[in-house]
Amino acid sequence: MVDKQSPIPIYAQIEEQLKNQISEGKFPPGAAIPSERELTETFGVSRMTVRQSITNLVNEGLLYREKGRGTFVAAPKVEQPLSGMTSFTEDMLSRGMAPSNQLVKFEKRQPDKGIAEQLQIMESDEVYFVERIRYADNIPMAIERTYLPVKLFPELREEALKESLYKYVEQTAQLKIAGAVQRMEASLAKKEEAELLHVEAPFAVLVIERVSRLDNQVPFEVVRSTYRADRYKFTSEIQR
Amino acid sequence: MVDKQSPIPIYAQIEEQLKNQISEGKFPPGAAIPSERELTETFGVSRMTVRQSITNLVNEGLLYREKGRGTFVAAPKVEQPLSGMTSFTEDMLSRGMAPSNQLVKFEKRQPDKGIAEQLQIMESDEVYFVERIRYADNIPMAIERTYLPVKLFPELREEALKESLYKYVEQTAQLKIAGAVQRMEASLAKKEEAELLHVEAPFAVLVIERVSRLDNQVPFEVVRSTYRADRYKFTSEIQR
DNA sequence: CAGTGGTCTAGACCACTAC
DNA sequence: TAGTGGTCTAGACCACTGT
Repeated sequence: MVDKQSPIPIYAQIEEQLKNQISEGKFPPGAAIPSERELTETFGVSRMTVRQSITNLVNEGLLYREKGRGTFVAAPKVEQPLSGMTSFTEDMLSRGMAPSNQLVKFEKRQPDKGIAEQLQIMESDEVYFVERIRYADNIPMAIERTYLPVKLFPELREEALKESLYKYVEQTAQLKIAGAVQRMEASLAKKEEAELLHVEAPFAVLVIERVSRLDNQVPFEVVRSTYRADRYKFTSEIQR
Repeated sequence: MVDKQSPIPIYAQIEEQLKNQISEGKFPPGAAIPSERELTETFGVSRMTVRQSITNLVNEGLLYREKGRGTFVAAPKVEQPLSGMTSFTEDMLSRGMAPSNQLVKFEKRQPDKGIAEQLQIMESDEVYFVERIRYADNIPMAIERTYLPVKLFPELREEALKESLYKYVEQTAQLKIAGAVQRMEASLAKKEEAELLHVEAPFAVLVIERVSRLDNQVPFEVVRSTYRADRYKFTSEIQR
């Protein structure tokens, strides 16, 4: 059942098999899966290993535990939004649309007080300022202004902005993105924003400000985006 | 250092002490905490127990691990939004404002197709429909329409709606809230919405639709809220 | 009562990092 | 080479659930 020589950890193999059995309908929603001690015997591993698999699946929302009763299969989720924090590029691709960019500005500058504070840097430290119009299927979707500390990305080139910035951070700069704090509000488009987005006033826009952190909790970007309300709904999964 | 007789699990006691030492500055951001084997000796417990504590703190974003190097203190977060999924009542309280309600409608009715689908019930199953104007410090903040399956809350009374609904679900109905899928968009207030919110058109509003689930992933509410854009920003923490 | 998940022990080997 | 986190074992006692 499990390959103890495999480079894939045993707990990951067990997760995989449980997932398969659930999606095959062997354990329908609401049904109990075998107890941890039973799984211990089936897979020939120790209980802590089985528990690690189950804990991961519980965290994913696929299973839930009840003390003294057992572990059960959760109901399937109605919809599956992109689980967490995504870049515009990733977001549009997952919606089946073709993302593209128009770079309006790319420069180094001194941050103002607010940006410096959010990035936890000095006002004398430089930041990249990137202004882009974001398109989906060639229709303007959002205006996006990004601030990045130059110190963190000394090698950043204009070409990297044509692809996903997060791809650059993770693959080229080899940094781990942990999460972000996001503020969202509705607003009316300003005159120049309405022009850039090809809409006529009064027009509602969704304004999102995101401060993103690496795994050591150091902020690496501030993004301020202004989305056309008619073309963009923001969907997210939240935990209690 | 730890009380093995205490009803509080040892791993929770260790978490507590590590948190304290970090906030006291004993381990500044970026510094390594003692290795797992050292902590094993300091606390006189086994390594798996220490690991459980550290894993929890890593999930909270307080620490991060690097293979072969050690475990380090993360930078403090700039701001601390309410971590996840909150009710209007909880949300306003955390912002230091006084929430209140005006109940416009409370009735049982047949759900339309969309609501029935989102709640995963039959169209013939009844739902409660609750319409409320939400106030913060006595200023209208949002219009909120909630749909709840009668089956799940056969005992629901009007009084429960004066307090937090989530409090009712968790404390009175004894159910566990796991999470929700949330869709947010900007829009212009409709005429009657503008009146209810005491604003004049054209006025931007933030529309939030939330489908909330219990720990067994069964949906228990659909909430559609319309917030005054000038008085409400939605803040959330997201994970990559 | 027997069975369940929650917690805990005292070891072990591995891959990786730093010196 | 020594130290680190990642994985794993084979047990154990507990509180809680259902009969």
